[in-house]
Amino acid sequence: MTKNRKAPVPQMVDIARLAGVSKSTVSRALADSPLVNDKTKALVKKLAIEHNYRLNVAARNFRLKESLTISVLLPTAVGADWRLSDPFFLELLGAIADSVDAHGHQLLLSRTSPQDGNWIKSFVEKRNADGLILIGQGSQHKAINELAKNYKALSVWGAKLEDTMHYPVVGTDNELGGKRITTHLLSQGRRRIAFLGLRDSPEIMQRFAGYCLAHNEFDLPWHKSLVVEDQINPSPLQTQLKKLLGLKSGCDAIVASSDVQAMSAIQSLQELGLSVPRDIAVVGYDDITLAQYYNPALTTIHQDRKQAGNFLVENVLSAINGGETTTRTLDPELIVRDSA
Amino acid sequence: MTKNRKAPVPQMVDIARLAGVSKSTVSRALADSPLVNDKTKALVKKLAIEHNYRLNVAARNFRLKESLTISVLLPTAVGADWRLSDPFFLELLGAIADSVDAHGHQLLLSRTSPQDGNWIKSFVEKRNADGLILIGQGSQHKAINELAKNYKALSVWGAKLEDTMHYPVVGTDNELGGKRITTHLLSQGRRRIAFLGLRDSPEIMQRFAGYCLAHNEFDLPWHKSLVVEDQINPSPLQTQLKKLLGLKSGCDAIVASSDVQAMSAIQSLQELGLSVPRDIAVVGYDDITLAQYYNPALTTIHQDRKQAGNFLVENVLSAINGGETTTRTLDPELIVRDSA
DNA sequence: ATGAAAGCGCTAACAC
DNA sequence: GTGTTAGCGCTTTCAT
Repeated sequence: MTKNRKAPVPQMVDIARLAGVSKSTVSRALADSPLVNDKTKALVKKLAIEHNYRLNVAARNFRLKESLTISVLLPTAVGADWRLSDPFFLELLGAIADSVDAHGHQLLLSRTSPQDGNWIKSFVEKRNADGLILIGQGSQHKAINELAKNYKALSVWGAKLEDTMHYPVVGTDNELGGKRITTHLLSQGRRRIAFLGLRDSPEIMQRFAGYCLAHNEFDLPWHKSLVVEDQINPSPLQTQLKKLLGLKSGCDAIVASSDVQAMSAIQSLQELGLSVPRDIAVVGYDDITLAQYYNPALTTIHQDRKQAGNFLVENVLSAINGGETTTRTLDPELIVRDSA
Repeated sequence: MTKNRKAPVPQMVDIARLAGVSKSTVSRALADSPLVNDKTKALVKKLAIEHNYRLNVAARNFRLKESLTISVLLPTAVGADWRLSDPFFLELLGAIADSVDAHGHQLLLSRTSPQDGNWIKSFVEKRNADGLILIGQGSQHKAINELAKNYKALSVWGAKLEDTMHYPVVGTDNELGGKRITTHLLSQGRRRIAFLGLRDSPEIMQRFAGYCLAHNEFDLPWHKSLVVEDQINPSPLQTQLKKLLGLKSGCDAIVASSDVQAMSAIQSLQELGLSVPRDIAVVGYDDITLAQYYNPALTTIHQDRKQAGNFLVENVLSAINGGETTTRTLDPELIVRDSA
């Protein structure tokens, strides 16, 4: 590209000269300050457009010490390199992106290992965003909570914990979700219900609590042998499932901790020659878009991402402005389809 | 951290004072400039860490007129509000994020309507990123090409076009992909193969060309009545499929333009009482992670997102530095599973 | 090898 | 209402 000896990109001072006013007036006019005479304002704006003037955002941000940018930290899938953690997180990301955009901000995307509490902190300290949204607490509640004491512009998708929380959380009522879906299975006569995915995430723990609660309400015991700690990785899953099915009293239903896990389980079961839901019912969690297209269509718990995205963004933005912040618990809607 | 009534966050000048040197030396030391004495460098670094100094990135970016940030524009799904277009794009986004990160840059995420050529331009002019990655050309090749004449830091996922291209593209060989998958169906004896999704995207057009090519090689005609322009929206799909099946010679296979579309089609077919692949074979495109978990597991074309992500990022970064840029055509690997 | 000084382009007191 | 002026925190000549 050839270099012009003139200003390739006009600055405020250029517009000021053209309009016969000062830089400040241009700045004010462009920011729609009520201080400026309407006539001058109109003139300045016209000139700015005519000369294709663009505000130097970097300069503005530097001067104002704000970036109009929100960081979103997405957990990496266990083990693998992204591998698309899970469509649910990405659908949630989409909702967040829309909301951030609607509020006139930008979205900086980063990934992080779910373990890495320190990384979050060092990330914050770079302060190249005005606020931070964490998608999932993972096992990092303590670290996050500690950070939150000094850093307020924080908003987290995840579970509300008993512990004193220094940060606001948005999430569905996991206990209720776990209970609803288990109740659904129990009331269909399922009695040997396996619970998949007791990882160290608080969300799953709460769903498990709901699973127990449902059993209690039916005056039925739950069985430790039916509780399986699992990774998304399919080969161990297949093994685990075989173990479940090999139990003396067998297993007639499975509560998975995500739709992806449910799909993976269903496929394994079918490979083992079992029919879902006839031989064994399987329920998911999340209600990702693909859940309805699955075969059999997945019975699952819907997590409202649009609402979640809005709440998450409202929380950071409010915190950035020194305002209040609200922990929100969304309704875990049971979606009954064909898999259970 | 020492309690200071002064600046809560230390600046270069503070470190300079502590080290008994000047701002410039601190700046140089922290940037590992060979100009500074190793001893001073070590001292400065030590002090910086001790006092928890963080470079003010905004100031640096402003001064250097660079942001170390890459923008990624993701197309919004047709009609709906994101609805997470398609897991494939998000898996690709993940790969890009990893690569951007590996190169020490940040990733600014935005969405855009596939139609909106002007928006891309105005986005660029805000210049709050050093470069731009477009995920998909949509119908905007002309607009992009025009933009690319003046704006070099551009990298696009999509299709290589016959037209003179002013921007580098990374994508799989769509024609070959379309041909491979059609050939696979033909060599299995399928003769009435429908093609779904003739939207205005060049990628799909090229796959369609491959579809025709395959028929030619088998000395078979393809039928206009079997070419269906479709949206992802399920209800029209169902209608379209009925129409296909109602054709006097019927239809025994479907080439979908994405895995999501394939899944949606399979479900509709099953609702209509048809068995896949027995009655009708269905192939997808993309090989999203969920494709293998689907029932039946999807036969599809694999698009290597990791490679794609790397190439895309290498291209922008190179362009930013005034270097060369390479259009890359990836191999569309046929993955044979159970759906065809 | 180090320091002094000049801005990068903008906004916001503070004058008038 | 509008202009003047003083920086924001950093990098980088240019001098020493």
